[in-house]
This record gives sequence, C-alpha cells and structure tokens, in this order.
Amino acid sequence: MTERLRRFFATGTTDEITQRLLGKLLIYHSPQGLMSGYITEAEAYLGQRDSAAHAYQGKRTPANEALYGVPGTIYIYSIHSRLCLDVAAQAQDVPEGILIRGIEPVQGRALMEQNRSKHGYDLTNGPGKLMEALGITDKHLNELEFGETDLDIDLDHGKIPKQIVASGRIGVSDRGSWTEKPYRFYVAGNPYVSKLSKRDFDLENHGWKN
DNA sequence: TGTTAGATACCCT
DNA sequence: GGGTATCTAACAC
Repeated sequence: MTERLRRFFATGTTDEITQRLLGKLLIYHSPQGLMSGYITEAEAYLGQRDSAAHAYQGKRTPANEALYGVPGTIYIYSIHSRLCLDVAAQAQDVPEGILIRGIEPVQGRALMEQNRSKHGYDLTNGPGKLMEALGITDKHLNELEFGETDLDIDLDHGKIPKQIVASGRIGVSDRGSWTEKPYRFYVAGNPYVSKLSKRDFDLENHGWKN
C-alpha cells in the first residue's frame, strides 16, 4: 500500500498533489484509539527555490531531513512549542512538501475533544490544533512513512470537494515574490479551515460533493 | 461578528 | 535568535 502512496505523492507538481490531497482521509492509530479526519486545508512548499520553505536554497539539517525522504515521508516540525504535520512530496532528495493545516474529524472526535479541551470547529482548524487533537506530542513519527506506521492516508474513502479555493500561505511574510503565491488550498465552505469567516461556512454539507 | 495586537512558549540552528 | 501557532482581550461595525 505504501507503493500507492509513494506514487500519489510523486505524480504531478506539488501544488497539484496538494489539491488532490483535499478530502482524503487521514488516519491515526493512536495509543488512545482510532482517530481520523478528512483533510480540509493544506499548503504546498516548493523546496529549494521557495523562499518560504524550510529547504530554501537547499538547506539541509537533521531537523528537516525528512523533506528529502521518499515521497510520503512524514515531516514533523515544531514551531512556537507546537507541532506541525508535513508530508514530503516528489522523488527522494527533492525537498518539496505539503503542510496539512486542517482536518474534519470523522472518527474519535471524543478523544480529540479530550486532548484539546475544546469542542466545535476550533478542534482541528489549524496545523498545531490538529496535532494536539490527535494527541501527537513528540516527533517520534518524524522521518517515518505514511502507511508504514500509526499514521496513514486512505486514498479510497475520502470526500470530493465541491470547490477548492487557492490563497496565499498563512504566516508567510516578507518572502519576496513567494509571499503571495497561491499555494494554500482549502475546501470552500468547510468550517474546519483556519481563519475562515463564519458567513462563508457551508453548514449543509461542509463543502463536499458527496 | 471580525479584525488586530500582544503575550506566550520552545525546539533547532 | 528565528520561527509565524494559538489564545485572549480590546475595539470597530
């Protein structure tokens, strides 16, 4: 199965893969129990030529080594005492990646609420929030591969976005022409998307086609 | 209801 | 020291 995921994360440009990732089911077999959610928001980072990427100008350290791994490698990094979840895209040694910024809870919502001590849409509508909801508090999954460990992505049981919105990436500032490039993608109307206005919520079907 | 500003927190270089 | 996430409070509409 990992063979399929590897192909998924190496076919097409990274911004295309990012859009295709929306609606796929992220699964975590946690020690607490099974948790899963549809991916609602993600950002593409285009490697050494992308001034907002961790691998800008070919930067390579033990911390971002996972970006250079095979397609589908898990890259976990910390920022402001929180963790963010990335997936390495493209062939090995091509340090492009996709940041998962939001999921819509499917299974294990009660566990997530327990981990976050929050409920409602605030549960998983941000990169640090979803990691806290999943109960991932360290980097032991870093550099492992999706599908080979407790984290998995199910390509078959996802949702189809009715409409995908592209926007500039969050938190990227003063990065020259890369600052405003539309490499953030999200499911239009889904409430589990960071910084989305309430009036844009599609409360009927959360922006999904099915 | 939405936008903004400030405080906080911590691992990696 | 840089990173840009999250929570709260304050203010404008």
